[in-house]
Amino acid sequence: MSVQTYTRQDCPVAHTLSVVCDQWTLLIIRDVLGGPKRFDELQNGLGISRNLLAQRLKRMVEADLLARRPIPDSRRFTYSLTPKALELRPAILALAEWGQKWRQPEVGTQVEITEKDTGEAVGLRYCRLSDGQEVKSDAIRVRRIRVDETG
Amino acid sequence: MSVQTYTRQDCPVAHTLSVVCDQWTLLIIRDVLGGPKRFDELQNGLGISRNLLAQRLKRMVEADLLARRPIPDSRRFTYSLTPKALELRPAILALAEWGQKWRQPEVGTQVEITEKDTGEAVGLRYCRLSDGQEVKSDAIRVRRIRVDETG
DNA sequence: AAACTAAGTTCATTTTTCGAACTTATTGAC
DNA sequence: GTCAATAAGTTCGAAAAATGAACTTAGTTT
Repeated sequence: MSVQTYTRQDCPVAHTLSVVCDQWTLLIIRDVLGGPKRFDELQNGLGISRNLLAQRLKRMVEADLLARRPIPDSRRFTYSLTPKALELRPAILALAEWGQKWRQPEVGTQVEITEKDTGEAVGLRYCRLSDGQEVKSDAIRVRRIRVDETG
Repeated sequence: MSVQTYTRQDCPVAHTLSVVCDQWTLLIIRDVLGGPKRFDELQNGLGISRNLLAQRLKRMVEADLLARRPIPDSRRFTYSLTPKALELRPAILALAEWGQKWRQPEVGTQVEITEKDTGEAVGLRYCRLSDGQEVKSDAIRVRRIRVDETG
């Protein structure tokens, strides 16, 4: 099944997966979250083959996930995240939290989220939107609803 | 690059992606979040080819993401989520939130998270772990740290 | 002038995925 | 009791995607 088929599924998760269509895309975003990167930096960091990386980067620029900017007075380029891609950070951190918890053994590089001002530990949790207070995961209900445009 | 190579990356995100190694895996979990499912239910709902579904289910059972249980007095089976897979729900909801926001046009099936008791709207946000209060995304800092086992 | 770098591209090989048909055992309909 | 349908896969050939290595092109450094 192709990217097109996912899109047809009418599910926001499937839609996201049709854009972020493979692992490389998420790993590229993860790397670029740390600041703009050049082609070879990404290639070395990820170990992806060059032709695939080129294809992915092109796709991601077209999908408005990455911005490709020339470095002045050179024929180099940097890739940086668009606001659209930046908003995938919660999803990536959710994957990181899970990986951290279920990796055996629990050593290696860990991702730590803190509050800038106080340095206090922060995590991704369910929050009541009205007052920003955490709601435990067993106290939430998830529903799928159909929204139609009525002109 | 294969699953093995991801694992070598020493990054919790890469680790998660090495377990949840393709889109089908996440879509299967999404479907089973709605309750236990049988083989054909999954196949019809997803549109995945049967051989791939069989392979994925086997892999997911081995990875302790799914439990395969026989339905008494029949040769049918249900697949249900293990606690390990259930904890991917935040990641899936983060993907859903993103898909909802960036899908054009913004119609179709939407995912709505509410508080069971009050019905109030809930979302995935950054929370201070000490008091469960929301922290805005531009007030957080993400760091990668190396954790070593010292015996 | 020779070697190096950066950002890709090309190409042959291997791996996956796809879709359709087939299997095997059980249940339901006539 | 036989015939068709269902459920849960398996098998197989064709198509698509990923891999790794070598090649390109233009500018830069030694």
